[in-house]
Amino acid sequence: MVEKTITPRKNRTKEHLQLALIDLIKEKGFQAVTVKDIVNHSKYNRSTFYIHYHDKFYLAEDLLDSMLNGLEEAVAKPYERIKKVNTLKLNARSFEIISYIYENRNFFELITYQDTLPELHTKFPQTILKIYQEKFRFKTINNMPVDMDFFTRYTAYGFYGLLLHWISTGFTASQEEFIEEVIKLSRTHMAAVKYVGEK
Amino acid sequence: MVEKTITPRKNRTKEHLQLALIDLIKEKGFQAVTVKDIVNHSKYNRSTFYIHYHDKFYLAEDLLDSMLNGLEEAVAKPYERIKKVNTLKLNARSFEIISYIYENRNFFELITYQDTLPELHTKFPQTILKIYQEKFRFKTINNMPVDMDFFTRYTAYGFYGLLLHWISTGFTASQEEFIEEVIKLSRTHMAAVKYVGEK
DNA sequence: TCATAGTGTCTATTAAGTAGACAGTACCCA
DNA sequence: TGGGTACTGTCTACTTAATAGACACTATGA
Repeated sequence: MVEKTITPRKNRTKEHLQLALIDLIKEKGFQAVTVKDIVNHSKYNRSTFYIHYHDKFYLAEDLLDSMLNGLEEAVAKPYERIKKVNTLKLNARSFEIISYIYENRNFFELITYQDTLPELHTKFPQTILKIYQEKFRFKTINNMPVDMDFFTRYTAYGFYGLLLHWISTGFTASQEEFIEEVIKLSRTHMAAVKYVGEK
Repeated sequence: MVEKTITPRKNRTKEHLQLALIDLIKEKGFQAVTVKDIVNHSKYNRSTFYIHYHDKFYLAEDLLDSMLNGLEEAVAKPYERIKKVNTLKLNARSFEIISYIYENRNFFELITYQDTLPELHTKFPQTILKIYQEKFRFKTINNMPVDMDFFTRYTAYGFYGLLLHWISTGFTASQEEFIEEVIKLSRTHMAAVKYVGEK
C-alpha cells in the first residue's frame, strides 16, 4: 500500500514538479531550492507536493531515475528517432542515445551546473556504460585481442566525454555533425558494433 | 454562470493546454492541430479540454489574450526585470517590454511561423501601439512640431519592426545589446520618453 | 460504399488537489 | 539571550477538476 497505482493524472503532476525542479536548479542551485519554491513555480499546493514526494531529495531521485530509464528504453525500442541511417558499419541504434539527450536537453543541461542534481555526475556515465555493456558487442579492428570488458568501458567513457563536450558547448554541433564525429573516432579502433536486443 | 470563478487549479490546466498548443503549432501548424493532439501532448483527458474551452480557436484566443495582457501589465508594474538601468534620458520602463518578450520567447517565436496563432500578426503590433499611446509621452528633439499621434504611431511601429527582427533572428543579440540599439535609434528623433502611470 | 478519425455534448464517478492548522527546526540579529 | 521569520513535514476534511465512456454527427479517403 506504500506504492499505489500510477495514473496519468499522478504522473502529470509529478512531471510538472520535476520540471519545476530543473528550472530552479538552474536558477539558484539545488541546495537553495525549497519545497515552497517548487510548488510556487509549478503552481501546486504545498500539500500536493507531499502527496507525491517526501522531500526534495526524493523528487530529485525520481527525476534522475526516470530520465536515465528513459535513456535505456530509448536504445531498446526500434529506431523512431534517427530516420535516415547512414550506411555505415556502426549500428544506428547507438545514436538513439544522442537523439534522446538532444530531445531532453533541458534536463541534460543540468550537468553543466555546479550545484546540481545529486548523483547526476555519477549515474549518468554509469548508465552509458550499462547500455554499452548490455546492448552492444564490439569488434576490434582486425580482431586485435583485447580484454573486451576493458574495451567496452574504454569506449563508453570515451563516448561520455564527447557527450559532455557536446552538452556543455550548448549543442552547437547538430545531431548529425556530432554523430559524424563519434563515428570517425569509433572507427579508429572499432571494426563493428552489434546490437544485442534483450538478454 | 457562464463564467465561473478562477482557481489556481483551473489556471494551471489552461496554461498547460496553452503550452501544448504552442508546441504543436511549431510542429505542424495551427491548421493541422486537433483537440486530440492537444490533450495527448499535455496528457489530459479529452473531456477536460472541453471543460475549459469550446474548441481550439477559443484556446488560441485565450493564449493570445493572456500573453498580450501580460505584456501590458509588465509595463505597468515597477521595474523588477531590468535591474541596472542605464543612466539615459529614455525611460527604463519601456524596456520592460523587451524583457517580457525575452522571458516568454517560447511564445513570441510563434510570430516566425507561417501557419501560426490566429490574430497574432495583427494584435501583437496593436498592443505595442496601445502601450505607447497609453503609457508614454514623447518629446521630439528641440521640440520640433509634429502631430504627436502620428509620432507615437511612427515610433511604435518602428519599435515593432526591431522586435520582429530580434525575434526572428533567434534572439542572437542579448537583451542589453538590443536595448542599446533601440536607444540609439530612438535618439535620432526623440529627446525624451516620459512614463505616465495610470490614466 | 464502408471505414477511419475527429468533433462536441453529456453523465456519473472519484481521487487528486486544496486550505489550513500543527509542532518542530534553523537562522538571523538586536 | 530571546523573539521574529521562514521553512519543514504531517494530518484532516472538503471539493471539484479530471476521468471514462457513450452518443450522434461530420469529413475524408480508399
